Amino acid sequence: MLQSLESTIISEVAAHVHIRYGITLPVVVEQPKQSNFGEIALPIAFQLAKELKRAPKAIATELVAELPALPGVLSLEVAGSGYINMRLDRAYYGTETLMGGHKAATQPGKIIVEHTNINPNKAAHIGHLRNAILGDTFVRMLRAAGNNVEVQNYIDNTGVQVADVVVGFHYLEKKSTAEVRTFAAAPRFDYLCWDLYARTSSYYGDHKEALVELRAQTLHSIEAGEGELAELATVVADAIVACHLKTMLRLGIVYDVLPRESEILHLEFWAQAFELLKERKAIEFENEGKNKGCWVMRAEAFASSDDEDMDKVIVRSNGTVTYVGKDIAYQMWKFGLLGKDFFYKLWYTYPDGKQLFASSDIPTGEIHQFGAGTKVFNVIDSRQSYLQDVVVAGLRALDFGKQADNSIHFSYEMVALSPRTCVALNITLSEEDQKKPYVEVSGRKGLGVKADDLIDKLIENAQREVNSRHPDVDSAARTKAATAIAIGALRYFMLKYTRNSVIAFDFQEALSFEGETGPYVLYATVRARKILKKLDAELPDFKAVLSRESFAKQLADEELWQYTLAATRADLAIEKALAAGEPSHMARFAFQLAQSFNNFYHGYQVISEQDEEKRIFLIWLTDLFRSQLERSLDILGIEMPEFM
RNA sequence: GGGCGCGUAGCUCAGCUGGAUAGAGCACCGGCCUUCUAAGCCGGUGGUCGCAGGUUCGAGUCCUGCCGCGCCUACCA
Repeated sequence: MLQSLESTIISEVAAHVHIRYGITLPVVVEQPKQSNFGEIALPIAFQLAKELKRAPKAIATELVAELPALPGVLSLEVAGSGYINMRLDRAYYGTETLMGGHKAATQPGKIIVEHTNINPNKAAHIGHLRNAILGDTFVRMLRAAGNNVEVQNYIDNTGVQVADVVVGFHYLEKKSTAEVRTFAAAPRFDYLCWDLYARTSSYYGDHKEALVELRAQTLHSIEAGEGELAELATVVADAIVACHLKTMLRLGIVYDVLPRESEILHLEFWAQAFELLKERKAIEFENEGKNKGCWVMRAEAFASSDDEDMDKVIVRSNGTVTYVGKDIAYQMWKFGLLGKDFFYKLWYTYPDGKQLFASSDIPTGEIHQFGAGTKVFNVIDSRQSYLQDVVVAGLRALDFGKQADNSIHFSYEMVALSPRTCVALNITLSEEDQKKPYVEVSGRKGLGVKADDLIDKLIENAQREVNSRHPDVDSAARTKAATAIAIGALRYFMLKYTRNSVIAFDFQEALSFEGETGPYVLYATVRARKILKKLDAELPDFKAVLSRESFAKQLADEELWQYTLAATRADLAIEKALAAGEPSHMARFAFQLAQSFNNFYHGYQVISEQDEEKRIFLIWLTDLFRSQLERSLDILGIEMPEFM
């Protein structure tokens, strides 16, 4: 409601300023610091003061006198040194909100969001959770704003990390493919690989020469997709992907398609991109120097430096392709620039019936419309910005400037471990690490908190609380509620930080259910629902019983007016969070909305209100809060428990 | 050395494209459960927004320099 009102005001004021002063300005509106200043503030006079070289206050006074009547706006006044404060017509505002129902317009084009992208060689950890939750929430925000979004989870099933686990199974543990297959079928195969990967990495440290050679050989056969090692890699990667999908499904995170690196290679996406890159001289072959025998991209293409040391190897001297190389081909496909497409096979059917497809190199006859987006968001942590720059430079070097501009690295800072959490996990820190404010999670070292362990711990926590509060409810229902609360806590925790803030993960903070947390928002929503549920049968048809006059009467109360305003800010919040690219803003809004409702809840007795007209209004307001809270939670991907 | 990011209350963090008296949560102190769920509410303590300059009507926000911290700067991703 507030959003549509504001956009009308913005365009009307802009038009007036243009006619009156011949100046085109981006009109901005603000929320006044104090509620008694009115509902909407215009700092336009300050902007105009620069252009007109006149005092802001004089301009503001002039504008107040001359601005045409604006719908829903009752009065204008000059305040401070040149603010124009607007007071809204409360009865109009209430009635419009009641009639409501304007929907986000469908946006043109297709947005591709790539997130999760966990190497399929070990269990997911808390860093991966941040990626997936951030990506998933951003997707929900985009969709809420009417965008057509496709979610891709890229599977690097032919990379070095998978090769390392294959080396571990085959050479270090001497396991046959059949044996590994048995492990893979057992629960928690991702945990088994977590340990094996850490062990293999530490063997590398001790026996560099021999094992580096084994790694290279293994990688070669995996890339070629032939031989026993390649088969072993498939067994490992497929089973781990299944584990990751399961973990993410616990958080309500699903995907549309899994493009896999093996198909990038086997369907010669890379070969095609490679030819193009060579043809356009985007990459060069090195005949000497430290990169002798490699195909490299010059540093000047993606960095401000032309230092040769910065050149990025795209094809290694042994002929294998780096991740970046394959990613350039993948990025081209995302924009539909490759002139090639994958084949697809059904990979998994979600409990709700949604189908997930994976790329395949075998023709299936099925046609799917994946890829070919107009805008691409790559949710990847900030440590990889260098690689992302190389990929974008690749597009640019191939003359795909527009696509390069629409390739957005949706970056975020890492999740590290707080010193206290390291102690709790019995992690012995090097002297160097002890001095740091936090310790980086490392899959190679096996250092970190596994996603499923954290989720289990959160559920356990919530379960204890639910059990003590509702001993009479049957245990299945209690577990269901505890799970929803735990997941809500986790999603909120990962979202409340802005993207470029490092999260020093701390168990005590993550396990907290009080204050600015997911459970706080859920609690407020459960309370609102409870009131409405108690009234159930006597719930009025608001449109029939709430007149313009009753709105005028009830909203004359300053407090109720402020609550009504607070409850109608959701569209504005979505719009702003999207413009800032900050899911954390959305989380914060949900928290503030919950805070507002909790205040209302404590200040007003809805059910026992004696004045019937006021009672109906209070019920309506409760329902308004409820619907907006539920909507916000839905965008945050947080599911409601039946009770708390 | 170069690139990116960060530095705001005891702790963890917000502060949208510069705007009115710098905000939350946690912790701490004091109140509120026979009233729609106390995972809650109310009140209080707590700040030279790293430092120094600059830009302007106005700077936590923009610019420059310095200090401190982190990440990246692989033929790993």
